[in-house]
Amino acid sequence: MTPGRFPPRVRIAPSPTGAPHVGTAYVALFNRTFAKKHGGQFILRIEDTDRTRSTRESEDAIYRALRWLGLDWDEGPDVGGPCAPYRQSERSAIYADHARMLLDNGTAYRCFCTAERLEELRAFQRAAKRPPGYDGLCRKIPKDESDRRATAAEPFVIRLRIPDDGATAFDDLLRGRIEIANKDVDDQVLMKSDGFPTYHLANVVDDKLMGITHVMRAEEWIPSTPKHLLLYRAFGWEPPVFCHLPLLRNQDKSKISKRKNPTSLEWYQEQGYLPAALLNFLALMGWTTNDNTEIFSVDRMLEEFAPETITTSSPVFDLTKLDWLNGEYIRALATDALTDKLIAFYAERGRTLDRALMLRIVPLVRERLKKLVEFDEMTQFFFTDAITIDLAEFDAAKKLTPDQRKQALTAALAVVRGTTPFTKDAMEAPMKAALESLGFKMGDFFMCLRIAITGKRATPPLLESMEVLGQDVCVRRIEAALRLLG
RNA sequence: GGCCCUGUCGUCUAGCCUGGUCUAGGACAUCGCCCUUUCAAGGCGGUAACACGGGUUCAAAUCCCGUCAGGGUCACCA
Repeated sequence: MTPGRFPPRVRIAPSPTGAPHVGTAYVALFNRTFAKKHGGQFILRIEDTDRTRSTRESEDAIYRALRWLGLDWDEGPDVGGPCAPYRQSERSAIYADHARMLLDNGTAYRCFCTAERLEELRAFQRAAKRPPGYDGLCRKIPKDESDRRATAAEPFVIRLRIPDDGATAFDDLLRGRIEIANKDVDDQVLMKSDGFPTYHLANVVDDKLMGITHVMRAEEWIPSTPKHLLLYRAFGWEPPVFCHLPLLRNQDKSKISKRKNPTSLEWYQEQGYLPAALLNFLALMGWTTNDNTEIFSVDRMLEEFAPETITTSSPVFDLTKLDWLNGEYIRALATDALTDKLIAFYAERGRTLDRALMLRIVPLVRERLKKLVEFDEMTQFFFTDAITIDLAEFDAAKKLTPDQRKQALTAALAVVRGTTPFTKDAMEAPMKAALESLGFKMGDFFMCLRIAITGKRATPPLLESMEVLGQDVCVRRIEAALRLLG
C-alpha cells in the first residue's frame, strides 16, 4: 500500500514559459491517475514566479493541451477551488509572510551580496576546482544590521540557512531511502530581490497550504529535495511523500529536449495523434499493466495503477512506437468515428471536408494511417483535378516498354468508358479480361492505371478509389496520362 | 569535478522483493516468407539482452561488494 495520507491530493506545477511540454503531460498522467484511483484531487498550479519568462499565452496553451488530452484537473487557476488562487504570481503576500516567519525564527537570512560578487565567487570556485555554492558571507550579519539595511532599501535576497553538518534523508516512494549530506546543499535563495519567491519556497508553501499529500515529480528534483525537506522542518510542517518519476530521454539518453525531440504537445495535436494513444504511450514509458498488455485505456490504468510500480530507469522516448500505437488506435475506430475525427481535425486548420464523400474515402485509408495528418498527402488525388504526374513514375511498371504502357492505359480506358454502373465490382472482370488479352503482368498493368489515376505508386486500393472518383474523372485522367506518354 | 539516480534485446518492458519453473517472455523497429494489382494492414518465422568483475549458495538476471558506463544536479529558471 502506498504510504501517506489518503485520499491523496496531488498536483502538477508547470511553469508557463514556452510551449506546453510533453513531460508535463507525462507527470500529469501519473498524478491524476493516482488521485482518481483513490478518490482524491488532482490540482493544477501555475508556477509563474519567473516574471521575465512567464507568459499568459503559455499558460493558456497548457490548459488547452492538457484538456485536449483529457487530463482535466479538480482545482486550478481557471476552475478555482478551496485553495485559490492557484497562480503563484497572485500569492506574493503569502510567500512574503512565510519568508518573514523564517527570518524571524532564524532559519533564513537576508543576503546582500551582489550578482557581481556571486559571479566572482563562482569563477573562483571553478578555478580552484571547488564545487560552486554560496560561501555564507551574509549568514554572519547581525539581525539588527540586516533589518537596518533592508529598511534602507538595500537590495537583498533571502536564503535558507542549511545546517553545516549532518544529512537530510527521505524515503522516496520509488527509490527507497535517499540521503544527502547537508554540506552538499547550498544556502538556497528563497526570495529573489524582485520580491518574488523562488520555486523552492513557493512550492513548499503552496504544497503545504494546498494540502498536497504526495509529490510526484521528475527525477531531476532529487538533488533539491533536501532543501524542501529542510524548509518543511523550518516551518515545523510534516512533509508529503516524495515520488521521483523517471525522466523522458532523447535517443542519446540525455534529458528530453526540443532540439532532439518534438516536446510540444501542440505538435502532437497538429500531427494528429489521438489523445488516447498519446496517453497510452506515455503510460508505457515507465509503467505497464499487470499482464504486460501494451494497448490499454486510461480507465484500465486507473484500475491497476500504483505509483510504486513505476519503473526507476528513465525511458528513451521512441516516436516510432508512438506511431505504431496511434495507428492501432486509428484502426480500432469505426468508419463513422474516424470520419468525425478527421473532419474535426481538418476543420481546425480551415479545411472543410464533405462528410458523405469522407464516408467513402475513409475505409480506403483507415488501415494506412498512422497519424491524421497523413490523410492529406494520402488522399490528395480525391480532392483535386490537377494531379501532377511525373513521367518517371511509369517506370514502376518495370516489364513494360513505353509503348506497352500506352496499350495498357488504352485498354483500361475502354473498360472505364464501358462499365456501368461504375463500381469496383463491375470493373473487376473486364479489367482482368483486358489485362489477359494484353498478356502483361498484372502488377505492371495496374501500376500504369494507378499512376494515371493518382499520380503515385503507393495509393489506397485502386478500383475502389476509382469508384469514388467516378467515371468522368477517371476517363479524363487516363486520357491525360495517355497524352503525357505521347 | 562533488553529490545523487539508474544499468535485461537497437527501443519500451516482464522476470528481480519471496534465488531453481529463464536454453530470459512480450511489444515496437528490423530481416525473411505468406497474403496481395501498389502501399498498408494481417499471418508465420528469424536476428537480437541479463554492463563487467568478485563473492554468498548445491543453484544468481534475481542476494552482497566493487568497478565501469549512462543520466541528473550543483542559478535571484523551474
